[in-house]
Amino acid sequence: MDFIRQVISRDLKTGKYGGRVVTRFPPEPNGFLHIGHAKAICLNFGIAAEHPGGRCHLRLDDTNPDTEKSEFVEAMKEDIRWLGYDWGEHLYHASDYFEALYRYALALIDKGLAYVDSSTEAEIRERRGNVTTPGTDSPFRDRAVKVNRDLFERMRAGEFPDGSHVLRAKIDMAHPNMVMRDPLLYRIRHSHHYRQGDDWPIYPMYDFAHCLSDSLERVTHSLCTLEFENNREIYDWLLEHVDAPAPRPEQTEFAPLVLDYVVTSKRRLKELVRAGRVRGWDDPRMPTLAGLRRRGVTPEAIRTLCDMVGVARAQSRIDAGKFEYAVRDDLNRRAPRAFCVLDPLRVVLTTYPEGAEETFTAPALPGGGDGHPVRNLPFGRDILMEREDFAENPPPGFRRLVPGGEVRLKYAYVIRCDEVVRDADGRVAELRCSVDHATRGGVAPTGRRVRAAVHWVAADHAVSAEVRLIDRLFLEPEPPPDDFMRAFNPESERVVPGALAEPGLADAAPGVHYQFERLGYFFSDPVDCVDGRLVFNRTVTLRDSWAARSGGNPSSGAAAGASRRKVRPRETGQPAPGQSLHTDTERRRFREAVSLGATEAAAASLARSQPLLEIFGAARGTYPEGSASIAAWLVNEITRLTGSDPEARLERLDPAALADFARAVDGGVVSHRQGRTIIAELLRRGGSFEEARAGLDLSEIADEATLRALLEEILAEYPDKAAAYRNGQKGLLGFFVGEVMKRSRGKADPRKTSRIAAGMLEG
RNA sequence: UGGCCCGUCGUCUAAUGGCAGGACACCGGUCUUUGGAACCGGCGGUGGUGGUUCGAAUCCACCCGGGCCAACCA
Repeated sequence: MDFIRQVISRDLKTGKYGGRVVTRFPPEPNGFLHIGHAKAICLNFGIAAEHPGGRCHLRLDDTNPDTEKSEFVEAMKEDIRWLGYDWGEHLYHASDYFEALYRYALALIDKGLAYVDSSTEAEIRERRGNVTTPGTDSPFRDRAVKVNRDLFERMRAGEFPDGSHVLRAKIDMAHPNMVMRDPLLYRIRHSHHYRQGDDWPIYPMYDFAHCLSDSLERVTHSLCTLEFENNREIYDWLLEHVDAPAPRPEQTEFAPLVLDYVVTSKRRLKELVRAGRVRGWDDPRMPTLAGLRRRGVTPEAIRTLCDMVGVARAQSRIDAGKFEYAVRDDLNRRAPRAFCVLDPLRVVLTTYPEGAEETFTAPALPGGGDGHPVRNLPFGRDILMEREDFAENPPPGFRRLVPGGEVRLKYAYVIRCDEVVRDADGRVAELRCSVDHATRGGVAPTGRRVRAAVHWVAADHAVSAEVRLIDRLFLEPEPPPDDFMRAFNPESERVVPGALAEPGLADAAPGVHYQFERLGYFFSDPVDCVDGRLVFNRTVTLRDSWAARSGGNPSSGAAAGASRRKVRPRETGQPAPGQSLHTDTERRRFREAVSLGATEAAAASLARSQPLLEIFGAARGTYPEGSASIAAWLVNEITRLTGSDPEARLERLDPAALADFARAVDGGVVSHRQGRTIIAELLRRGGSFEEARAGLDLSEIADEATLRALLEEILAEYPDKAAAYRNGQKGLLGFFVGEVMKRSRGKADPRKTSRIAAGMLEG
């Protein structure tokens, strides 16, 4: 289960949202949905579907009137439905909330938490500072509430021109998170909105509109990609300060889907369309859902890919092979097979009677026996085969037709190449072959071994088709961001105008999948395959270990890969603990801590933290011999607890209690394991060591016979593991100790258990 | 140079202090009327150094590497 689903099941268990699971997919309708969006769609709609009563809203995030269009909205709906998801009645638009949003803004102004800034755009930018230097306050920052309210109402009334004022949150111009430096909430824009018309001269910004839209829709889990991490702080700030109803939605970020050899930024996709490198948003080469659909990629394949990719926070790139696998895996099951010759070479069967004809049948899908659909393959004296399947000077390992050699015309006959006929230019024009009549139906008599079977069509019955060989759009796995066009693959589409296919394809409907045997999966183009014209897009090639070996096919997964290598950090000398301290103060504290008895490793950590250092000093005052131990507990366990347990507070820890605690642990009065329980309690509730110790269940199983019995039981249950341990897999000791810990609910003495277990296993 | 986030086989991802596992890719084999598919097997990993612990991928510290943030875009 991925980390987001874990968060959701935890919330379900604690009842945080009363058992509700509401997600949302919030695209901005200013372009087409692409493969990267598919991950977010599968995640959000997938999660909703997994929970009874779960919902996923489709919300068009239409707060920028200058770029958004209803055509995009319609395309998005179509793409989401095509992917297999349904928002039911939960179709929303951020623009429907404009009135509510406006009221929230007014409320913020009234609380003195928002102001109208009348600076110019350049001034605002200037005063924002940059990542290393703090910003400066706007001269308009301290306008009276009354003035702000008046100005903002007049902004809404349309009294001011574009750019003359903005509404900003009043937070902190020196905030280390740039997003929090008085973010803009509203701007003036006298633009026509595709849904709201000319009702609004002001438009909310993303940060303002997004969290409030989530809240208004009572969304529980607001999932977005990693680049919005910095925005989570303003998301929470706004919901808190407008007193949004609790429980409030919570934003969680995950890594976006990034595919090798693909670009997905809207800017770049738009540029490809604009520059005419592709024929449109739905060009089969495009990574848009519309493009993938037209190319023949199925929704199932995309969903499989998303499953394979998973959901995590680590930045990742998906290699093209994984995408191709998902596509082939689905198409292999469903695509009927057909013969289609891309580059025909004429073959005259000299021993086949002139004018004779017969028809062979072949399975439409592999593995079919009786009762499975078949196709008819007419056969005659003139045959066309793939030029590539013949080689006069075969490279080593070539298994197909060579002069004097044999090949099987799949489902028909084995033929032998007797003569190579050339044209005036010396190019192979025709092969003259003899037919082995004993191999009728393609079945070789026992003992005959014909290595290769090739596809073919009968010259008199072939139908002509246009085949578009789609390849990857870019030549580099990661097109350079500054100049991505440089990596454009000029051969991303190769058109074969005169391919010849088996006659069964003559009336192929648009939008149907085929496997052209030995070539790949193809899809009759849903747009161009009309009026008796046959047009096929190559969805993906077949895996081809021969092409991979001979380096022939750039788009096969086998030939790809091996390009990107992670840069391993250079080995450098490691600084000694005290060496990494940067200020004189820290160095002084380090020396002090060391002189007081802390180890160097612990002292380096103490030196960086004033509060830790203080407690260390105070605690060791009453127990000087325990300095090293006190320092170690502070640096390791206590730092861990204060960082992970929100109830654990360093201030609650009484130095005297810490000293008593350390003395008890060092003296063996309490074990290390018990110590961890006690120290957690001291951080949570404070008090003395004895109080904490008395109030906790610290019972321990240290009785040898009990532990031994427990181990007997486990050893009997896992004889294979015990044997593996004796065979040298010493890491298994941890497994046995772990089992004892589990079964004793953490009460067993691990040190003793470990010793006994080792003894029993060796014995 | 500030803040935040992230480092596990070539790639993606599990292991929530207790057996480093799966998928894709790759290599080999079986089978085969697709150099396909299926099946079987193999290769291969915790960025580094210290520390805490009976036990560390997991906790602590530092180092190294990567990403995001300075639109009146989202």
